[in-house]
Amino acid sequence: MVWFYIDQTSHVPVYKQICDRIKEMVISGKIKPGDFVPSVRKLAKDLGVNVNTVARAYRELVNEDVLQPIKGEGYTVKGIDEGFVKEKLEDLRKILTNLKTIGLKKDDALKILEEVFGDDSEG
Amino acid sequence: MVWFYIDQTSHVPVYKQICDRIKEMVISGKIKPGDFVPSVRKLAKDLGVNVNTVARAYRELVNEDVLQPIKGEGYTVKGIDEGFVKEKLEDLRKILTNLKTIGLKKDDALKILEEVFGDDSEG
Amino acid sequence: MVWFYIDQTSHVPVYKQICDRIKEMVISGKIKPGDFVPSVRKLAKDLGVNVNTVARAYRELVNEDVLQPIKGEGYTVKGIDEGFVKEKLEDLRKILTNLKTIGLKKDDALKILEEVFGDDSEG
Amino acid sequence: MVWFYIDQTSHVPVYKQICDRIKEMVISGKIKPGDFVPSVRKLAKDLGVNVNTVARAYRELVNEDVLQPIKGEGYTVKGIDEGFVKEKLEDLRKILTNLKTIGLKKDDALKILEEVFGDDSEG
DNA sequence: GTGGTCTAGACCACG
DNA sequence: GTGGTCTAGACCACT
Repeated sequence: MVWFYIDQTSHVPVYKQICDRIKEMVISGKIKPGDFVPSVRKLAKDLGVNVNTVARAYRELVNEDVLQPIKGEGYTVKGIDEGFVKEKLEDLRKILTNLKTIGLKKDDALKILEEVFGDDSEG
Repeated sequence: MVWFYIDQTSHVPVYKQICDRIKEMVISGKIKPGDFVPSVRKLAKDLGVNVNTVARAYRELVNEDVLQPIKGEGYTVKGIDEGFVKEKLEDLRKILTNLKTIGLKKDDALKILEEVFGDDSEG
Repeated sequence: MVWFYIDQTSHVPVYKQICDRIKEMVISGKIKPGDFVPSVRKLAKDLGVNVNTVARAYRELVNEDVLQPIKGEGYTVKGIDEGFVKEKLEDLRKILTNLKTIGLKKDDALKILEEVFGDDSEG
Repeated sequence: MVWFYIDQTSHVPVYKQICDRIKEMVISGKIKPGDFVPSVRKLAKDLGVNVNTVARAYRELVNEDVLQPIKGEGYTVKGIDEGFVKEKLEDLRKILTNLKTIGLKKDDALKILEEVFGDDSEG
């Protein structure tokens, strides 16, 4: 099973992309506290990146209390990073502001929003 | 006059930030074809970055036909990068999709959109 | 192994000479798609130029789809620059026209051509 | 009357292009010893380059004994630079060798030579 | 003054 | 080890 993909051309470091994807899966509930994340070697192989890169991502996630290392077994999910969603919302605000300054109309943004979220009246 | 600011903490390279800001100003009409952009040395001083960094940014903009170098005089605006807005719209779509997967509701996104664009009924 | 030499007295910038030599090797088949070119640091050392100069040359070759960067591994050959040979033929035409205007006779040019190409009847 | 054109995009400095064109005209006999070359200001205007650039070219030509400055009148042709044709022939040899290494066939080179020189059997 | 190139040396991300 | 970016400072060509 491949969990997600990495954009090798992005300016965002690969280890950070991995951190973000893992955090997203925790927040969205795809993986829950106590669950094991894939082993460093397996994820590295699945993503086609170096083992050290995954190891570094996991290390950072341990530092942020998202993962918990279990000696000899692997890493389990510990909790979620509370600041993550806020960061992402800030990113959204930034890019919208940016698009406004380059002349994007509100309707154009709304159109894309509808495309992504569909007509969920529950939204 | 300071044209814009650089985020030194960003993962986006400084030279690329400069490219993006210049393109934005061209697209938004703040600078028009034929106008001179600030000299490499002046912009470097204003932004607090190295001359070479600005030079590299301008060089890339020349490659993309956004700027036109005039020896001994400076750089003038040549045209706009047609792909730029499309790229930005793709970025918006990506982050919205991303936010959706981590559980953001449509209304939350709409709220931010309203905050940024206000109630422009013309939008 | 030294791949080629740089003419430090030439008006052609060093980075451009490097681009040209690499393109020549690709077109002549000395290096083939998939092959690794020497690392930035190694080539810089071999040629006696600065690392940044080689890096710039390789960057331009990436822009022209001649090289492909692989992070942490090096650069591989991607393809050839179709316009390169045409440019070179134009250069030939220019210098011949030039020599004609300063009074060079056809036979003189033919003589040099023979010296370079020998009597390859296959030519 | 415009004497010749300057390639602003070339890596060859403008002042050197001017020197070369003047030398060509002397060698080809278009201007003869004793003739006046255009004034610095006029040539600068005709070529669309800076006065200083033409002044520098003329200065170099005086150094090489091609031009003779006449106080208050201008510059006259003094003689020709004997090494010039040899240089140009070397350039031809270089580019031919280069084209051979990248796989150009003798016939391709011959074809261009014919195009430039025509069928001058006198050549 | 302008841009264009180059050097020496540094730090980061990645394998 | 690899490439990617950046700095500080230099020299050249040109207006």
